[in-house]
Amino acid sequence: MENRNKEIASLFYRIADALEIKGETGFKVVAYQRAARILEDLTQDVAELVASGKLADIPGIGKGMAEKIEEYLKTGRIKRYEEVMRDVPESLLQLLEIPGLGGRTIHLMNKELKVKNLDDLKRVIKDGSLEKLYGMGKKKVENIKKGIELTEQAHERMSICDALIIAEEVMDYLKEAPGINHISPAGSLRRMKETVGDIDILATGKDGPAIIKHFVKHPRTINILAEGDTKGSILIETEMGERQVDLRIVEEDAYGAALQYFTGSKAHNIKLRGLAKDRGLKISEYGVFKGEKKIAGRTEEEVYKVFGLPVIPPEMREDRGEIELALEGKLPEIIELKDIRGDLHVHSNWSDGVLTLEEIVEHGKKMGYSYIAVCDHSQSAKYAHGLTPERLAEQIKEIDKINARLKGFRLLKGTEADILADGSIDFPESLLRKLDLVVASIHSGFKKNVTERIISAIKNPLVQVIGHPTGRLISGREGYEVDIDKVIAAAAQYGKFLELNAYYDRLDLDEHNLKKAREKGVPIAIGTDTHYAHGFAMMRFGLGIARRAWLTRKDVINTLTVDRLLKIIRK
DNA sequence: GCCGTTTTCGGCCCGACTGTTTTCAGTCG
Repeated sequence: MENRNKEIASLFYRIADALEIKGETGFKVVAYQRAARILEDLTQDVAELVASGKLADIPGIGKGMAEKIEEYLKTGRIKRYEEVMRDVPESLLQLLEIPGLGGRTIHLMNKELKVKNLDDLKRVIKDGSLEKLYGMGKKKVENIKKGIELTEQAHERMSICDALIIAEEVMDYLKEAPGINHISPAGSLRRMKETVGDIDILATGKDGPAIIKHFVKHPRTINILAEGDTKGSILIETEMGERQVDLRIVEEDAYGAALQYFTGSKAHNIKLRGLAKDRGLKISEYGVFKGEKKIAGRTEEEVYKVFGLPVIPPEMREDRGEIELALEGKLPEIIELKDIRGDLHVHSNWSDGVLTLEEIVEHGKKMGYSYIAVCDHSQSAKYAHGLTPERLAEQIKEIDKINARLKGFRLLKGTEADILADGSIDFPESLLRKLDLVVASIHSGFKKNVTERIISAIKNPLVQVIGHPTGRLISGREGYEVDIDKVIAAAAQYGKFLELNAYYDRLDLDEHNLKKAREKGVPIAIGTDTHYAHGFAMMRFGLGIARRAWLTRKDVINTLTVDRLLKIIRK
């Protein structure tokens, strides 16, 4: 059902693009984009909102949008969409993806030169006719040419994991820059989005040009894209491919305003600036101004305080209602890394991990945890050296022995057991009963009755957690054919937990589904699914996504003490 | 197209940069 929300959203995005090319006022374009984003963020089926008459209550959805949504639900089409698409062929919309090329220019060259697609565009560049158009010139055409090249070798968005590794390495390097003071990541990286386009870093220091000079000399720079007094941009070589890193230097007394501004999101900033306008103020990356007078800017705290707001966590800054709630003093206190007392999904060298049980204990202590659930694969997962029932029984004994020696830390006896083709669990019940935590996951048959199989696992009284419930991989696997809304509803009904798998390529449930789960009161178990020593640190990606979904301590079971946790599980 | 205890019409976020201009338009983040 969620699909219909997405279908309408994508139609609205396309109407926005088409209107941009038709030369409509920017405000209409923005209105469609805003409505599209609202539909994407909606956790309810839009049809329910129509049925309850609440659709037009949503800020940003007015009469016009509501009518179009209802029209689509009724007829499967939107007349306005078909209307605009008659004038703007699909191939023209794609030209908007070329950086440096916007709606006005596309409109102009479509009208004057009959450009309808990328090939046409290349032709009019070559034959010089584009250059002769009013307002165009040699340099503009050159810029568009570069834009086309950039699109053709387009860099994919990188994982949050890659982005953080690169950002930290570059920030470490920047600490040696002359006179540098504050350094922070900004942009979608700071907001902990699951993927990141460019890496944005913000810093303060007396001598901007010298810092930029140092920056562009990064040992792995392969191309300097910009080198100004306050802004530098480089392409660096990494194990993960070429990546772009942008650095901006600002004055100390504008650091907070700049950090706020460059962290975004754009929608969040627009809302905040609307607030400023209402109060006769002006907010920019340089500060908050009352007339000519600067009244805030040194810290983010200062900036938000002007509006009577607490500092809104970067992960919440998406204009999903956070500003309105903060204004009422009702901003939820979202979960923090220090709230996490344990990792609920770790593999050892008994199956396909590399760490011994003792090593897992050591790493857990280093992370400051008081427990870790060892969840090795089950017998059907042959590719992963899944444990036979005998081996699992042995592992249980081993863990008991280790725990007997430990104080203040505990290994939980767990499994990540396969959900088999018939929905049953891959170990005999007598064995499952001896475990502290049973995580049940789909590892085969991604298209075979997945929803039914997961729900029968949920109904199984010996199962507590469903592992990576959608099976998606960010780097390129769609996930199972599963009706996740039904899974969430079943988990709510049977009092089971759903996993937030913190492995950077999974992050499953994702922020959208986590939000749904939260609204239905389904508790979340965060596990890194790590097989290696360095993987324990991925907990912070899980936390980032959890925070983006506004989860609080109460929503996440690994904030509990081990006694509370086991008590709840046994219930 | 959306929105309103200063408005149902006339606003709608801000500034940098670039290139084309002779006072500004387009694009971007």
